[in-house]
Amino acid sequence: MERVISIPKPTLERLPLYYRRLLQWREEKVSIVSSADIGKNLGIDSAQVRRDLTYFGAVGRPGIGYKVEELISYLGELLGINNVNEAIIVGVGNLGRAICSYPGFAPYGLSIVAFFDIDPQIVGTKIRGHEVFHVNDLIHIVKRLKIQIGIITVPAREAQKVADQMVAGGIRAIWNFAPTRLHVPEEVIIRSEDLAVGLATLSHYLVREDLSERAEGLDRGISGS
Amino acid sequence: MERVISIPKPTLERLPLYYRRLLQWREEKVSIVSSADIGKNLGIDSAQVRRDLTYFGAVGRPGIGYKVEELISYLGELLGINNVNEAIIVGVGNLGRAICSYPGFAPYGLSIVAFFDIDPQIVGTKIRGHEVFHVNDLIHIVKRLKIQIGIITVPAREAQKVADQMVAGGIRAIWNFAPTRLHVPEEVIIRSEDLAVGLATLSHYLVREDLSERAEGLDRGISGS
DNA sequence: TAGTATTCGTGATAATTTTCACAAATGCTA
DNA sequence: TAGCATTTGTGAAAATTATCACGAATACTA
Ligand SMILES: NC(=O)c1ccc[n+]([C@@H]2O[C@H](COP(=O)([O-])OP(=O)(O)OC[C@H]3O[C@@H](n4cnc5c(N)ncnc54)[C@H](O)[C@@H]3O)[C@@H](O)[C@H]2O)c1
Ligand SMILES: NC(=O)c1ccc[n+]([C@@H]2O[C@H](COP(=O)([O-])OP(=O)(O)OC[C@H]3O[C@@H](n4cnc5c(N)ncnc54)[C@H](O)[C@@H]3O)[C@@H](O)[C@H]2O)c1
Repeated sequence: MERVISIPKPTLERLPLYYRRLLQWREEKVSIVSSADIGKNLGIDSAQVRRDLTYFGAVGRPGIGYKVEELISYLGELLGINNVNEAIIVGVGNLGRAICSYPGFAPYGLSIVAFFDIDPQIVGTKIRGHEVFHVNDLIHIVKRLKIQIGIITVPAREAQKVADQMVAGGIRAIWNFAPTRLHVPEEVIIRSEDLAVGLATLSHYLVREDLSERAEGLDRGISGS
Repeated sequence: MERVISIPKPTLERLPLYYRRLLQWREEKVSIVSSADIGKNLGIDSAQVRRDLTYFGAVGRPGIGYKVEELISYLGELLGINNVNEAIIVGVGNLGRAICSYPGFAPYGLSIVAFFDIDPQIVGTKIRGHEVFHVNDLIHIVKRLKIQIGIITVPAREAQKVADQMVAGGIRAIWNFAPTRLHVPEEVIIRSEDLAVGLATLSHYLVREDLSERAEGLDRGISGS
């Protein structure tokens, strides 16, 4: 249980932020950045940045910094986003449609290749040129296409049922937006996004007039300045 | 800088989860729960739950547990969601509309009372019976209504501009969905939701066939089982 | 070439968060 | 009332994460 050096969870949450900023720098033809540059840009301590980057192959040069291109490549590899990750989405409602139409996930390797719903009004319509299938066909299609990632954007009470179907189809990772805890076999990975958490913490900090103490976290956190 | 006992950040992220589950229990007429009940339901260690609950007034009774009603009340107070928090949203595109139409934030006190966009095709249309205003009117309206919370769902390159306007209007807390770092005065609270982080961590765990080691975090985390 | 200014990598330390484990409180039963 | 089963609250220990601080590596300049 202590065999391989794994990446600390907080680090793992920062890496995608580095990745995004690095893509920008590449656009801007910046080829070298220092840990201080990265840190200043993202509000993260530079020592933290260096530490984070040592958890995988990244090597910088003293006095110089890190090669943008190299970091992008390493990060892409580590995050599994150099190659395209095909996914399906279940629940083409308000949130589901927003996610489907969002181009911002493409740089992270996401490609949604099939869409499912249960509403007869929605099944059969087209999203980005693709037909929306009935959720009853989910298992079959997922198996045939060997999809590994499933996105759940159905109401909470339906989420477990959908997760079960995904698992039955062989899906290995679930990105869940329904505010409920899902039970899946141990080998299936779940990431739940719970936006209400963000809202509640925001409102908490607001209610404490007590401004003297506010957290500083950046990525997920609350911050002034 | 160490004056008041403040709530640890990880705890603060768990409290909304407790809150949601407690609302459910109340629905189901459950009046008492133990830390073990809460923990089992949310995949959190029961000692952790107890510890979390001690950070604010919550008091349980040995041998019995905690009163659901009481916890809800305490949590609602602490999270600032007992009273309604009025907010505005800027950017009524795909994500903005999804958020506006979502009823799931109401239990967390959110009430979106004004909608803004810049697109002439969108300005003047109605959302839930309310007219969408032009973003130029933002400062004025925010001041008049004394709004404290602003939600940003515009493209990243526009986000800073919008944030500046919010600040100028007197907004004290910003819930930001644009994938960019915002710079605001120190007294303004920012919470950024970055969905790409979730996607990237999911894909990272997927790429490590190395299943032997996966994290266990629940709320924001990755978990099997 | 020597001197200067950067910036990395990292051991050591500090701070934070989680988990353990147990005394004390409570209710139930006989 | 005594004994038993629960469950809380919390010190103390463990684990994790962040920060400090400095030697070594590198480029640049004169
Ligand atoms: N909209 C938001 O801003 C928001 C924010 C946070 C969380 N969420 C969560 O995301 C999920 C979706 O939210 P939404 O606003 O898009 O809801 P929605 O009602 O607009 O969409 C849900 C869609 O799922 C479909 N559906 C229902 N049961 C299904 C099933 N068994 N199989 C397949 N499809 C099914 C419905 O037909 C509908 O199209 C919910 O769990 C919600 O709590 C939404
Ligand atoms: N859609 C998603 O699933 C998703 C996921 C994660 C993050 N985001 C982020 O959320 C934001 C919105 O995404 P979206 O998909 O809704 O985009 P969108 O293009 O559908 O909507 C953006 C809206 O903002 C409006 N707008 C642009 N500039 C404005 C300004 N200066 N003032 C007021 N309104 C303005 C546009 O007219 C449009 O209606 C983006 O920053 C995006 O990166 C979206």
